[in-house]
Amino acid sequence: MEKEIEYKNIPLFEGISEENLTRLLYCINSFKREYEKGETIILEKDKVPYIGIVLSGSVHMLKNDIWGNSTLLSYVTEGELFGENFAVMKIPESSVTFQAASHTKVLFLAASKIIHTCENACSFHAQIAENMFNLLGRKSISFMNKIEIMSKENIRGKLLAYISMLAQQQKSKYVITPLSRTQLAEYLSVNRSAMTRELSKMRDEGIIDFDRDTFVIK
Amino acid sequence: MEKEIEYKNIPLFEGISEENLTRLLYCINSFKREYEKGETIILEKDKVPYIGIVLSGSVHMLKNDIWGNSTLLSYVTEGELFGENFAVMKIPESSVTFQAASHTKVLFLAASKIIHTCENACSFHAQIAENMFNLLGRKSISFMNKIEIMSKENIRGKLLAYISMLAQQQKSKYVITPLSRTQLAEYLSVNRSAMTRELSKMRDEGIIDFDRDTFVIK
DNA sequence: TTCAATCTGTTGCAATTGCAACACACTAAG
DNA sequence: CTTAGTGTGTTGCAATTGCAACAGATTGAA
Repeated sequence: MEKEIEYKNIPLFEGISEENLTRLLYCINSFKREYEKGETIILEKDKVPYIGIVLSGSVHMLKNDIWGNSTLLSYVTEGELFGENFAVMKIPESSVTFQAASHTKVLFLAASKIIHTCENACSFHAQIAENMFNLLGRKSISFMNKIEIMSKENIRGKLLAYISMLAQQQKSKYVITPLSRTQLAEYLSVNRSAMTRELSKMRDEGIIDFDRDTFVIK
Repeated sequence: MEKEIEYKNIPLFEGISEENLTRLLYCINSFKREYEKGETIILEKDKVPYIGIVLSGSVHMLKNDIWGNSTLLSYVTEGELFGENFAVMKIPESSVTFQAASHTKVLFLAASKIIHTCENACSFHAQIAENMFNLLGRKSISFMNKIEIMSKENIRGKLLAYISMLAQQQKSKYVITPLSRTQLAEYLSVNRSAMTRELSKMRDEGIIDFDRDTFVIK
């Protein structure tokens, strides 16, 4: 759990040889930091000239409104990026809060070094830019998936859409959610007790089965 | 209404001189097409190696599920891009349908020419790549905004969040929505009649006022 | 203009959801 | 081990929403 992902397995670095990667990390000002569970990584309104890569643990993207309601917009796990949507903007200011969901290690890279062509004309710069385009597209698509889940007319529809999405990602009937019940309710924007009520009802009707964080659609 | 946006006002082309733009459009295989209201531009599962730029009219991004329910995921208007999230992927396949919401003119550009460095080493290639990064970030953020709107606990909250978002975009108290009532209900994923009921109630309570497609929060 | 098709607002009723309160797990710190 | 704090499942009740049916308004084509 505490083990970091190997750099060669990070999607942003795909297609870059290990020797070049060492040079790259030097060329792109990069640094590492660790966060405790619950610690804030980036606060709403913060300037974010850096792209974060989760080396271990996971990061939650949260939005708090004026009335104190908190929403879990999305979450990222090992190897994935966060803050990149803001970092690639002209004025890189975050409109959300990023928080460590567990003990988390993060590698930060200066976004400007990826967006702008390198003065040294590193051969691998083109590769990382291309990977970055890919990942920005992928991130948008994952947001679209969440919109699709939330667009379901009732709690049952949302749960089924969420579990189906996980099944597709995990390529298995048996899926594991990284979210607690309370967090899942916050993620789907439904009342927690109404959600557990619906889960029980769906199990009684034989539509799904679950044990703790593992779900199956039958 | 039928007039096309000028190329120099398209965000993707920002910072590129008009002479260079002519060369660019030649370098990047580009072509124009027109669509009738309601016509499908890109169907789910279609390959989309092209980025679309709306020159006039507007485009709706739709998702249809197995049971025939349709959701309006997002919409883009003059000068904005669509399909770019899929086009920048390694396997550029759309997971949604794009449809002309009115009579619409579209300029298509080959995404590969933007993502990969140009063989001719056009000086303005770096500029368009940078603009593309910006716009991909912006698109992600607009999806996050929609998630935030949909995360509101009831119809009233969703409507207020939507109108507030428009007010921020249009920098005015008086906002105009490009969506019909039926479309707005589909966009917010709520029942149409329940939505008009809530709108009336909010007007009665003096919270908002509206006339046709114009809204004010009081 | 005329007419059909679609959009819009309204309302009563049924279903779903949120709320609040509670008991019982589980977790982490002392 | 003990204990406080937090997460989870349950339930009755109230509020919100969806559904269906309808009438009037609006739109677009002939």
